[in-house]
Amino acid sequence: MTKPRVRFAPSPTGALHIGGVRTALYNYLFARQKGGTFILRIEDTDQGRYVPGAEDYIIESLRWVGLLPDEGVGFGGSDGPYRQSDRKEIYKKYAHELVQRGHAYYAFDTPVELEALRQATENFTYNHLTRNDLANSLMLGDAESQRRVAAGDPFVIRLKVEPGQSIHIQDLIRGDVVFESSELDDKVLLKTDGMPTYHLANIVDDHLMRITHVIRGEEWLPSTAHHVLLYRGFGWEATMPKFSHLPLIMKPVGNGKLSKRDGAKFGIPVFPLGWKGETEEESFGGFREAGFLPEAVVNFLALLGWHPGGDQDVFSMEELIQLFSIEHIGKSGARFDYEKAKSFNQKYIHAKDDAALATLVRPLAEAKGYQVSDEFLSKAISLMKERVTFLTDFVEMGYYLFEPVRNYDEETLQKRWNSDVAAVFAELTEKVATFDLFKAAELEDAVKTFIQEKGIKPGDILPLLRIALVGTMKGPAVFETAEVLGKAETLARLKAMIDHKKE
RNA sequence: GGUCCGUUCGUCUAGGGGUUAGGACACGUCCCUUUCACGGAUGAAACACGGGUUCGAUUCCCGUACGGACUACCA
Repeated sequence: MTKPRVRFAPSPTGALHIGGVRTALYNYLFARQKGGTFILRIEDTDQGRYVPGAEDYIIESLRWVGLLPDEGVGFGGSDGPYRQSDRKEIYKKYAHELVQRGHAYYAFDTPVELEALRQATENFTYNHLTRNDLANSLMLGDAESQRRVAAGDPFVIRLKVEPGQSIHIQDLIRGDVVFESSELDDKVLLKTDGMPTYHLANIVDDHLMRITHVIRGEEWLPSTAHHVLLYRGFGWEATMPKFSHLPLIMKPVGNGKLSKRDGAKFGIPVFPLGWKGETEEESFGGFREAGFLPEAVVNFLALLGWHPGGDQDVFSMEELIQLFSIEHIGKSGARFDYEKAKSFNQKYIHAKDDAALATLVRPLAEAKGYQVSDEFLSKAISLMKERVTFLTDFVEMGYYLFEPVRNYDEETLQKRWNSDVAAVFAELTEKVATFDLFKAAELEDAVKTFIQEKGIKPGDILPLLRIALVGTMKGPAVFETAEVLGKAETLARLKAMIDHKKE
């Protein structure tokens, strides 16, 4: 078997949906495993929906999750251009060629006329039943059609679907899928503006770029019959790619597939990266901004609709490449489970070493104005690591490692603080001031000895120590926190606590 | 409405003609810890339904129900 060539072909109509990232991932895994080629093609044939910046967004997203194309927009390659708007003339040529071959025709019906027909006729379809009554070259004849085309009349080119044939698609995921050509409409291939529709551009490009496998979302399954007809019409059936239609990613709750709006609706990221729209409403954060590690996102996405079998569920990119197989892709829609995504993130953060995490957390800390040494950051990370879910938690949940306690857990204070305790606390603070070796273990020994000498229970004083240091009853071990904070800061916080209670 | 696709714990899924139907997330309980988490243990939790085929079906076939996608000069 020759090396496979696959493509990821998003449309730059805005931020790349997380489902798109999964499609890219599966294509990438397949290509990598087989030593094939992964191509990025930009399908920007709809001028009306083109969004500036979307293309860069797509590329940056792929970079972030580590799915670098071998060829494509921004990555070079010898089968370019890889942006469909730069290939307009190619499609035009092939569209006309298909007319010559008798598999397509000119149609002069205006969108307004067609809309009127749809209003007037229930389930109106432009097909073998209706095309003979409409303004196209099949009815008008070649001479008149040529005259109108030459005269500059607006026209589209439509696929001429011959009725009466069964079109079989051997989908690698779904098996044999059959469509009756009589049920198919005469799809527009070339629009009035001279741009191709998806159907034409896709087939022409996949053929010209020698694509061997088309791995795309299930929403394309219904139009695949048209695509097969196009391959046949052009005489390219022998090299037609194999199709695999992926199950869709569904909303976290409710019905239907995950949509861009669900992000705002459920307060969860549905895009890899943040997006700056024209307005606040059109702007949103992505998985990256939420504090996800790209490898966690990849792992989560890989398992949304695919599993190699067995009980393993944490996979590195290398393992995914090794284990991936189209046969193991599921057939039914996979619900987007954000809790699961979070749990993967947590696992990956735990598994990552402190130094690597520090590199990622440093920008977050600096954005908050925290100036810290590598050594300190590393210690802070090691302290917090096991209780964070997101990278951002290090500087948000664990803010107290970088700045003074903002507020105290007054409820607990109310219960535990009294004049007796206050005296002990003050004494303890003085004792702490005498420690030179500020290490967690020694500190703990000393404090516990002190507690014993005083004849009080650890529970009387430890919680207060904790609140003094971090403000809350949640968080890392007290003595380790003290060590990371250092002697000066620890003392300052103990005194601040005393001052706080004096008020 | 039409066409096509699908259906194993709440969710992601493993499995496959004879299994105590497995794992993960989430949830409950317990242990660890005088915090929170992590970790460990444990519990509850599924083969949509109805017919076939078969000695036997969750697994194969057919229907039904339900879900989904598509049905644009959008991709």
